[in-house]
Amino acid sequence: MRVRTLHFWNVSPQEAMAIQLRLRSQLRLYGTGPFATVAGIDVAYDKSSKLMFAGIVVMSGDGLEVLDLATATASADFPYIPGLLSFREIPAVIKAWKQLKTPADCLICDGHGLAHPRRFGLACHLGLLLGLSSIGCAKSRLVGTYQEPRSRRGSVAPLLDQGEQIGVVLRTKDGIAPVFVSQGDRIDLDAAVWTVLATCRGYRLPEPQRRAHLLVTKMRLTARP
DNA sequence: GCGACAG
DNA sequence: ATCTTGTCGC
Repeated sequence: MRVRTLHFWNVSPQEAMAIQLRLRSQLRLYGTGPFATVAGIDVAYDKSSKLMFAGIVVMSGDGLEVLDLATATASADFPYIPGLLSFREIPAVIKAWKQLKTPADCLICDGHGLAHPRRFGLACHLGLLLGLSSIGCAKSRLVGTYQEPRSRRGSVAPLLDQGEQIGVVLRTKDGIAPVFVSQGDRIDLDAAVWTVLATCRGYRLPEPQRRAHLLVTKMRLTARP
């Protein structure tokens, strides 16, 4: 797995903000066709230490079979600051990514992409660093306003901010809380929404993301004294 | 000053 | 994110 060598994760919150603005101009955001493989990522934390666990699950785009998976443990040094989540979670995610044997064509991230104060959330950061299409699929809002989408699976409502659409609020399951989908890198909103809906299997979250969550949750309970 | 605030 | 039991619903 090839990773762009950008090693600026040991910076202050102020520097982090400047870095996001600089990298923002490097976004591709062009539409990409169907993906052969889709990966889901998630990170869990240990409450009694600074340990954090990252997990990635790669699944086939058609049959949604698990093709590969990787995990990594790291120290959460950067604090959690709304808008700067990337700087906290990416080190662990990259570490897990390097363990993968099977390449992924698309990455579904547990957080926002374009739907970010500086239009550069976790999904954008990861897509740019790993050089692949990425989608932001968050469980709650960071910025923007929206109307509640209708209760049927597939219903959408635009997520607006500063007079522009930054993503969509998507119902992935009937009567269940919607998710917030936005472009990461190398993908357009329609493809992002389509990919999320296509990878959901009866649950609120896309299967790759859901499995990555289960994976890191077990790590948190397992890898403790 | 007050409220909001991905995970 | 994490701390937590039972409980309502499919």
